[in-house]
Amino acid sequence: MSESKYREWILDTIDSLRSRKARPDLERICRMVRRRHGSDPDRTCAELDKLIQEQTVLKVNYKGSISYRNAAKVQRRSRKKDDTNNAAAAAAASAAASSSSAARRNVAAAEEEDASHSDLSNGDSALGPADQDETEDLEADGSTVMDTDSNADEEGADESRDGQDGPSPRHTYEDGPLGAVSVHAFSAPCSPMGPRPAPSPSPGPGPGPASGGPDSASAWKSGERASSLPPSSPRGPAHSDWAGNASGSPAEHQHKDIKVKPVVPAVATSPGALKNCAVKREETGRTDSASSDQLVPDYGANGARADANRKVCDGRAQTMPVSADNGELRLPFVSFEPSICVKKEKTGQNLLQWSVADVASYFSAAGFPEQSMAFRTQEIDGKSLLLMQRSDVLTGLSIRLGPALKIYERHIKVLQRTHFLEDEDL
DNA sequence: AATTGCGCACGGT
DNA sequence: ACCGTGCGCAATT
Repeated sequence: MSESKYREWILDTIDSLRSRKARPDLERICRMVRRRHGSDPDRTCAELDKLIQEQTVLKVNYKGSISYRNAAKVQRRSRKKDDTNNAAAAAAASAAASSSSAARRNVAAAEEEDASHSDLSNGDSALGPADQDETEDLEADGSTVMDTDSNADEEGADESRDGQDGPSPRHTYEDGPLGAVSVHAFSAPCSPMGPRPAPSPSPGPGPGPASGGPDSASAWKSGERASSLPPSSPRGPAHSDWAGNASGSPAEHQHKDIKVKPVVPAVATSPGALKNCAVKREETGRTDSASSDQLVPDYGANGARADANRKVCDGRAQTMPVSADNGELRLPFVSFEPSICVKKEKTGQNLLQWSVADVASYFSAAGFPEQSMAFRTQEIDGKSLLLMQRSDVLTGLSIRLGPALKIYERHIKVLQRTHFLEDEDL
């Protein structure tokens, strides 16, 4: 409970700062939350961290400093006509579908309390986050990507993603655009809450902000355990790819840099058991296309599990995030990850152990941050997930039909099937 | 002193 | 041209 309260406070604060035209950075957020609600900055920080992991809040590096965005208000930046069409089409489709099929109410219900914002409606408001790229190495793992589009909801993006199913998963990042970048830039920027009166988060905060340097980015968050975590995953080389990329062009570092790194948390699998399969990320090219903010990686509290997510699974796993492939639309977050796999191997067993937060994080990481809130609201944990039927997903969560169908067909069904198959084996 | 309001420059679409 | 962002500074509390 308190969590939702914090979510509201934080989101509200971010919105408030934005409307005031002040950068929603850690310091201001913590200060405002404390002022308005008396919350301890450290706690706010920790909660913010969680929100970032579940992608309710996006952490981006904009103009050289860290900013936070209300994910629900951000959407893909590119929406030009092209996009519009897609969106419209998607919307229409969903509408049609809903009406025809049984779930018409979904549409209406689509937004929840917060959702109201705008997602679709104002549509353009945000461009915030977008792509990824990165710099930091260590923690890179978390990213899977896509969130953006997903959260966008329209899923126009999805469409493109669908393509992936087929034969052309590879995305090219045509991004190329800018050159993007500067990368390391941010390491500096993030200053934890230093300024604020929060002297000691608690025990030994050792993490110090910039301790290592490498992960300084993550360091921002002080206190809590998380920050100190090493990047858990060992994929050193991997990100070096992008890093290389980025670093390669130091060109202009004036200040605007661009790139975003999706922070997707590791949520994909549940806490304990999964291990990563082979981690392979292909070369990543990051896509930085456009906008200027970049997501900054970080995982806080749960960071530990970060590694789990991307793995290429042996079998088929399902992929989802892909990005826009061939060029059609470039979404903000294009992922380089070809796919996320739902981990299959141990999923089954773990599923029973997933908490409500695990479920929400999973869907958030799978590209449905907004919808993940519905799972949280309905308190769906792993066991409940196994019991969910198609109709429950389509009509019981009050989420739009389009995402609901994808969530059910590509994730829930797969998870359930995997779980039960394994059960049989046993 | 801390907040809030907002003009304006920037950079992406 | 339009839009989101956020710096920098004035006004307000």
